[in-house]
Amino acid sequence: MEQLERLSSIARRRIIPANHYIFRDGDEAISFAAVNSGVVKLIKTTSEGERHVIGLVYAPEFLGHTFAETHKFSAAAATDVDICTFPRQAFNRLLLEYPDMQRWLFEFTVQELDVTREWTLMLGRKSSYERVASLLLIIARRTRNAGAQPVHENCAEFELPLTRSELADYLGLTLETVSRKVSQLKQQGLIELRSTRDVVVPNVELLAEAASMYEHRESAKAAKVAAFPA
Amino acid sequence: MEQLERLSSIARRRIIPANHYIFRDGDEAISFAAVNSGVVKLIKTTSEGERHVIGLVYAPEFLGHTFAETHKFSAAAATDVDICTFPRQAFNRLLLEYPDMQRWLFEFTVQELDVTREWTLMLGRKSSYERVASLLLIIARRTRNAGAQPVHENCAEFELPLTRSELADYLGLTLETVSRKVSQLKQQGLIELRSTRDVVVPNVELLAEAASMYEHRESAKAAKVAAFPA
DNA sequence: CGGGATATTGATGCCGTTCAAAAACAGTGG
DNA sequence: CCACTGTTTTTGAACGGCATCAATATCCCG
Repeated sequence: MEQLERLSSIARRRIIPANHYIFRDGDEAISFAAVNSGVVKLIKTTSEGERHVIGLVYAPEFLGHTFAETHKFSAAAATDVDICTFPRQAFNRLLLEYPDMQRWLFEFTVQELDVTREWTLMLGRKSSYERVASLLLIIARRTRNAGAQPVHENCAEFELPLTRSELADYLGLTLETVSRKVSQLKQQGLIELRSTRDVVVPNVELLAEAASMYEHRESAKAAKVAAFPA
Repeated sequence: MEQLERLSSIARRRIIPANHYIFRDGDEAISFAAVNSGVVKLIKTTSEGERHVIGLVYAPEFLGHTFAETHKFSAAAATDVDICTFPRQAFNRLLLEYPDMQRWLFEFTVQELDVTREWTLMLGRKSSYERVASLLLIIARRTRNAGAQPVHENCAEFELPLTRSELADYLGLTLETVSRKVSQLKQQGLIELRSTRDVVVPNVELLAEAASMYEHRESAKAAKVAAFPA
């Protein structure tokens, strides 16, 4: 349809090799990009100059800081990446012309907000073991969405797009702890390692349990939030 | 102007006493609400039935899960609250009519996403002491925005809208730890307590330092994110 | 003034960090 | 193909911060 034609007319396709930046914190914003294949890591540079992984974007997902003049974080290719970028100005003009598109993008952003809130919640509360399991689970699922594997299968195999150090950073742990917990998951049979980066999950259900189970600090710990019926 | 008239024509003003719910997780969405005065706490109910504080909304900020059919979290009045709610259907119709409004709301949501990401980053990395300091600092600043105090003053006073237990929950700590850290901040002169809920910050700058300082795990610990120039 | 919720403070233990060293891996050049 | 070097990962031992359990103190409101 018309919108898609207009969209593709301003799109610029780029192939970006692994470990190269797509854009950097503070760059003039490119507005928006669609990831066709590969995995992108989002990196935030704090005021002290440290770099921290704050997110992953899998194909066929989207990427970008709509409306902002400059990017608030960096994006780098975790694997070789194939993306379409849309120049900010032209893209914003399109959005004004097609409210449907803007609305769609809006809903997408709201969803992203939900996911981020969920992640925050989990970082604040789960043990290191559960966190590592959770991240592996999420990556497993998103890899499946990206194609390749049948979704209904109860097993999965994927390549980790991050180093142990980056995993640790993403999870708010140290790389040693991540390594230990991965080993622990392996020895409990919840995962297998073909190589350090190549993970096999024989039973996704079991991993999902490990991701949130463990009494640790359950219902007993939930803050009693005083509030009456509305 | 026209838009504002239309807006206020569908608005419903409500006064909600402290500790009453405004809406609950799963309720049919009210779409959007503007907080005129008071503080609202956002509460997420996890699958296991625990309630966790995930955010605060100060006047004159906004609140809502635009476009969603049902709310993904609950909102409760932390203090007496005066809000205007906008019924979802009517509000969404207005958004379609006035793209400017939708865009404005969009930008607002994007900003919220940024704030949430920032918060996540901080929860993953800061010590309990820094976290408590950070939260007090944020509350101090937002209270000032809410009116009352002059912004340029380097001191602040405010009432905590949350119990220690809720503070702890928000920060991913226990209420005992929060209590200890508050005491510690007090004995270091960074804050004073008129009562347990009434906080005075004699020097906001100093508190800000406490909120992010402390060698703990600084630059040395930042994951080395391998990435070449774009 | 009394009683229930909220907050402070103390003692102990565990999980994750820290420091350190060895092992696995990847790339390079002979 | 293999020795050589730098990087990533694993594993070990000791320390420390935060959680946990428990007791006391303070606040709030009828």
